[in-house]
Amino acid sequence: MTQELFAKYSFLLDRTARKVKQYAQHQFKTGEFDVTVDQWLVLKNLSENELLSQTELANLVFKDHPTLTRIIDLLCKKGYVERVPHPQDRRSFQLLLTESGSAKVSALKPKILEIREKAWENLTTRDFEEFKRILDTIYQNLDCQIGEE
Amino acid sequence: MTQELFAKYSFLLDRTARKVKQYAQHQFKTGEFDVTVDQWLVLKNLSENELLSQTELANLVFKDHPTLTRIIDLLCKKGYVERVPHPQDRRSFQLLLTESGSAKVSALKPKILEIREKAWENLTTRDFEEFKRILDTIYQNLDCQIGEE
DNA sequence: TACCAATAGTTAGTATGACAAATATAAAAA
DNA sequence: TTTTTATATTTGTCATACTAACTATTGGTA
Repeated sequence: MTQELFAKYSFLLDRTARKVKQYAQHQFKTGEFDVTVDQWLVLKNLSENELLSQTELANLVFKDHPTLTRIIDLLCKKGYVERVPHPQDRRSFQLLLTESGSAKVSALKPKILEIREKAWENLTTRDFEEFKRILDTIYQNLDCQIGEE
Repeated sequence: MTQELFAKYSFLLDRTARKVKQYAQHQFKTGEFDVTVDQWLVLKNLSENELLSQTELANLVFKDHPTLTRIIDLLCKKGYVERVPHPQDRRSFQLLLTESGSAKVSALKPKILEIREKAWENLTTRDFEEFKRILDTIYQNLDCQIGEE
């Protein structure tokens, strides 16, 4: 039975995901990027889609609402993002990159692509396709299962 | 240039790793396992290697020392693990599973293998080999890079 | 012996992640 | 119109991750 073997995927996955984040975070720090890896993900998505609500953004980046609230708090404090009251719905905000935020995204984008490339040394486009297929399959297998007992 | 494409691996990886942990944690909670996913990883490794020091265990599970200190604190509080003073080195401890800890490992092991299988539906042994190869390559590419600027 | 660098572990601070519960507002139903 | 239900966001709590700094101890060396 290969049950035991398969069971290791969770360990390998977790270990590698942490390493990837750790490596990037270290480069971010060395380069004085002034944002964390997760804050960058949020900034990048805001630069590609303006006037999102927090809920819309949360769905894009796959983070839950409390986490996103806190990340946005920090980005606002740093002056990269603003919460603009939604004109029709007083419960929600429209998120806006400030000038400083836009400048930050432009400045960091190429550097971050370069950092991200490092992990992919010795791997091919085909590897990427396989990797993506497997990750997506795992995600699908586990998604929406919570709630049915 | 496929740079932008490759850059997505970090997002996919992080997203999937979180989903895997979240799914398992939910099952742990439903089954009243009384441990978290990370606590389980530590317990399992202790059951396979007794009398480890915290440093040795940290290397096995790829967690840093402060994180491990806290996980072990919690496992001690729950009565599953004991810190025994090292006979030759008063700085360090030997970690020991209690009877209750051993019983917990035996009880949970089969249930957790079952939970872990869910993610692997629609995927093959060959997929697993590919997956492992790619994850390990990424890990190697980024390991030991921290420190050289 | 006295100093000093290395090692084992802990503590503190900040960020993220998950979950539950609370608040405010909006929309639907009675 | 009042009540109910749903939605958007925030707050609180606990666990994990990473960094830096700290304590205690060990081992080497002058």
